[in-house]
Amino acid sequence: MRGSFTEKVFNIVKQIPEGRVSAYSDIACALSRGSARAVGSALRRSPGMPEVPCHRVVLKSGRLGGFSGPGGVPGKKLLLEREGVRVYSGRVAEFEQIRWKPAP
DNA sequence: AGCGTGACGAACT
DNA sequence: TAGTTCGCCACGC
Repeated sequence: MRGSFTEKVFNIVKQIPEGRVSAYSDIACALSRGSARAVGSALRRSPGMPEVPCHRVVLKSGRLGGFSGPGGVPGKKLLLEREGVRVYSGRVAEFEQIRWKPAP
């Protein structure tokens, strides 16, 4: 069993709809606890797809950030594009519009 | 029980 | 504009 913080992060990430993305800081904020960095640490240890669609979590700036899963960051980009999320120059196109925020 | 390590973010040089 | 520094905080050793 992982720490409860990590479990909560997974729980939220699972709720991100296909074709939408969220930011590390958004998740940390929704939990009223931790930090974007802590969320990153949690996702790094996540089981990955299809259990947890961790590729839908990006930097607040709209840039991809990191990815430890198969294919590394390029793999993350492919997964997003496959869902209809356009990625341009390492950035999510129209990020603010497809940005999904977790329920408080 | 303490220390080092990041899939962050913002400020600073 | 690019590279560095600092604050952040859960987790593994």
